[in-house]
Amino acid sequence: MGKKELAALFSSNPDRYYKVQLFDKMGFARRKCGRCEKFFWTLDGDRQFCPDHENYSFIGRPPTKKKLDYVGAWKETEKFFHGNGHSVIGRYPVVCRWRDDLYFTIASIVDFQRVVGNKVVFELPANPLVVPQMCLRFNDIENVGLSGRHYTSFCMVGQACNADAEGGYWKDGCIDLDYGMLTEGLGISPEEITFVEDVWMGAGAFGCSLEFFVRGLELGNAVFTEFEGTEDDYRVMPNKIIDMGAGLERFSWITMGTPTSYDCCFGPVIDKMLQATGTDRNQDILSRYFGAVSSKLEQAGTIRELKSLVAKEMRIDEDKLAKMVAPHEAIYTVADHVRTLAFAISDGALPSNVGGGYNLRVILRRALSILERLDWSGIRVADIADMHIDYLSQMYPELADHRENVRTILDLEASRYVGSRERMNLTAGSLKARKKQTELTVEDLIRLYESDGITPDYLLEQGVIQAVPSSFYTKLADLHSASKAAGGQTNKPIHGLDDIPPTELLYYSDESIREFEATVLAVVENKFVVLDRTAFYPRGGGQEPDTGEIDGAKVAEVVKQADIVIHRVDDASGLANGRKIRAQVNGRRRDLVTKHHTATHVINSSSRNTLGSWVWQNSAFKEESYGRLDITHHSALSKEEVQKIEHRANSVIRSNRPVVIKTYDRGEAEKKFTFRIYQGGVAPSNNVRIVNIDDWDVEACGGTHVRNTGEIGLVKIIKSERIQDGVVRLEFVAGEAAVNYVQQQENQLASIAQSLGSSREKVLESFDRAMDESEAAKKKVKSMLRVVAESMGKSAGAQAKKLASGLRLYSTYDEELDDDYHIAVGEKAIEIEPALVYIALISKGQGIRVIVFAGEQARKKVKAGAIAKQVSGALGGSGGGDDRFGQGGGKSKDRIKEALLLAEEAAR
RNA sequence: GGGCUGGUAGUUCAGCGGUAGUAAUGCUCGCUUCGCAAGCGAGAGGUCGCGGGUUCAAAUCCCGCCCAGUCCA
Repeated sequence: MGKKELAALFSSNPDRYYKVQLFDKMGFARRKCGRCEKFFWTLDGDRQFCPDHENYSFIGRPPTKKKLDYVGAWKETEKFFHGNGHSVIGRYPVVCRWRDDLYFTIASIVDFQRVVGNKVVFELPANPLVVPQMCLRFNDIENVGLSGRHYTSFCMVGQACNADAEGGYWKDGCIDLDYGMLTEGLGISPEEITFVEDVWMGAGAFGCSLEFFVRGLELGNAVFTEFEGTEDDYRVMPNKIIDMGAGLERFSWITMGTPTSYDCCFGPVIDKMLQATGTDRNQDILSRYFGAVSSKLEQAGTIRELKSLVAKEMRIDEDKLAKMVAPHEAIYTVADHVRTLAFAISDGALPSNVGGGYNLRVILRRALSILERLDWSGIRVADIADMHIDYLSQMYPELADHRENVRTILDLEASRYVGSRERMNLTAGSLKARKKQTELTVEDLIRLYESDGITPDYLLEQGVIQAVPSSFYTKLADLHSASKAAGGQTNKPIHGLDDIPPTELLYYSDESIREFEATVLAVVENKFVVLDRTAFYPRGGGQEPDTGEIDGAKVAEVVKQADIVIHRVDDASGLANGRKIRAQVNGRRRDLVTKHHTATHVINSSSRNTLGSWVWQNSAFKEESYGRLDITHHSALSKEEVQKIEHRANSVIRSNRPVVIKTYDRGEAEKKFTFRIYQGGVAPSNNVRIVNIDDWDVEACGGTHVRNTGEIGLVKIIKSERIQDGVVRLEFVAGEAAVNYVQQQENQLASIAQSLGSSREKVLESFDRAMDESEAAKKKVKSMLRVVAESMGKSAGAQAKKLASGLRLYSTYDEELDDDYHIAVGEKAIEIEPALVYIALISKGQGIRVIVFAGEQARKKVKAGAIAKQVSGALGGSGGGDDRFGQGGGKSKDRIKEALLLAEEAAR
């Protein structure tokens, strides 16, 4: 059963699914839309169609007396819901840290969804509640700024409650409130409101919903999440969820009736940008144009088609109209994109070419190219972000805290854009310069687009090509539909452990346990051992597992499968089922791994404090000999930055702060410590183990940790590298491993010093001198060779054997001098004596190298390349070259004599 | 995350199995010129991104990695 069938099913029983008390009380009548056959509820007796087929009649004549700007609309909403018993919750980050399957928060309900196993569960921090949730969506980018209502980020007013818990309400209560919000809150009269029947399907849950419209504009959608399971096999949820989402942008717009919703939702930003760019606001034409565009988008398909349609309707020349609206569209688009970036960067995201960061780079570059195209390059995106933050901090005060970070990242990315732009121009310029020689093929154009981001439109604009080939876009599309990603792999589970109770985890109850007694519960394949309790830490959270012994059997690997810890031993034949055993954990290893783990947390916060709030843990790994921490950061680290991070980390270690581990209810932990606890990823359970380094770092973590930071002793960052765009890897050593590392470095330095015949203090000086000397020696050899080649060439000519053919042959085997020498001498020799054939066999490494030169006269009879090939063949190799110069070689050193004889033979 | 392109003199690049390039530009020196712009001549400048492999021989071919760029999700 699909969405359509489900809708039909729900609508076939409206009393059960859709009719709420309000409809009866107020006399809303149910009608079937004359066009799309959807059902809707209205007080308007004349209404024939559902609002989907209606123009935006509020533009220019809003249905309210109140005029609410964006922040004003939220204040009104907040007041209404707070007055009606709702807790007002602060927005969640737009970067969705609490779900692995989403980069960004795409709807208000996402705030309260947690994935446990493969099921989505709802967790509300209050009941009922309302939240002004900023949401990011990148699926309609091309309409943003043009349609009047599309955004890459928007505020979804989320009204949510658990219907079956204390304080909860169900459909009647929800629609009463939403009706109240529209009428009392915004001041819309009841007969303006239409409710449309719909269904909503999400991850493993679904229900019916009522969308509400005013003058053609959808203001919100109240979803009644009632069933869980699939459409074909479902049951009523024990905790039904109300999920009403309404666009704050639309609340404001309906009261303002501006040509576009952008005009009323960006505070003073639009006006300031109009002013800064010197753009006129032709209120009348713009109102008519955008009014038509925003309400007709769905009927016309694309914006382009729509534009010509509207132009015709307005009886304005299409080009003239386009020219008039272009700067406004540009301002709207840029304002939108920069607002999205301000939120995303504030919440710790970075533009990059991987993951969600790519979307951010795309919109930033889009904004920059728009500014450039309209010759507004003087306007800095960082300044626009500032304006947004000034306005929005009335509603989202946390934005102001990140103002500097936002500016830093935007400026950095803008300068990167300028760089790549320059390259583009350069490439286009050089193409233009040589275009006469060859026409660019479609393949060339695709390569330029794919690898350099140079669009054919840009090349057209630059006059490099005369037209964009029609096959360009189809070929491009083919190319992309062809590539498809492969699936990931999972560890194969160990079977035969079905009825075993969860293992008691001694490494959590007391991390100091290194020896313990336990009972064997199962042995599988003579190597996998399960105990009733264990102090062995299993592989997880980037922490390597413990090793040790169970009754003498060596433990090589420890893993966790669901609630059971499985020890892999080399030979489990002594460990019968039910047997009591004694086990020892390798304490030295555990201590070092533990120190590296706590050090990871220390360095993570140290990096964030040093570099900026965008720093998050991307991944981490810790073992006995070292630890590795990947952080999100925009650039490679300088030596100074690394040292600063190291200094701070060590000062935290020296101050010996307590590390407190406590388990919290997940919601409580999120509330108390914010989402920064999810550095290592999302916690998969309802209880989270919080590792709290006093006044420094708080993370949800399942690993083992020291009790006080002082136990780490010392941390030394040994390497920092940029492993991909937006991710920097730090490798470090801690505790004893750090001491070992320092000693190793010292030994190395000492032996370098010794080799140089210097002391450790003067090793650099000595090294520089040695390098200079070797450089000078190389130069000397080169210049001497030039001098020597002349005389050696002459003497080679003089020594050469006279052959019957009139040619002269010089052949030699040389173990001392190298090929450079013989090339130089040979070249000279044939210059001096044109009848000469110069053959040198040179010992080189494992084999022999063959150099053959033939003088101008000699060339008439013999070919150097052929001789080289022949001689090399005798040496078990091969060779080649031209008539003048040939080279080759072989590996049979024992056949030098034969080769020399053959050489003489060949030269005859 | 996937694809593509590139990495050779200070810079921009050519070379794409056989001695690193009469390359452009910049640099140094000299000459021409009242001076400038410019011209002429000479010279210096290179671990061909790193590591493996194939080969007698790798900047060049193959594999892996790194860096930069770029497009797509």
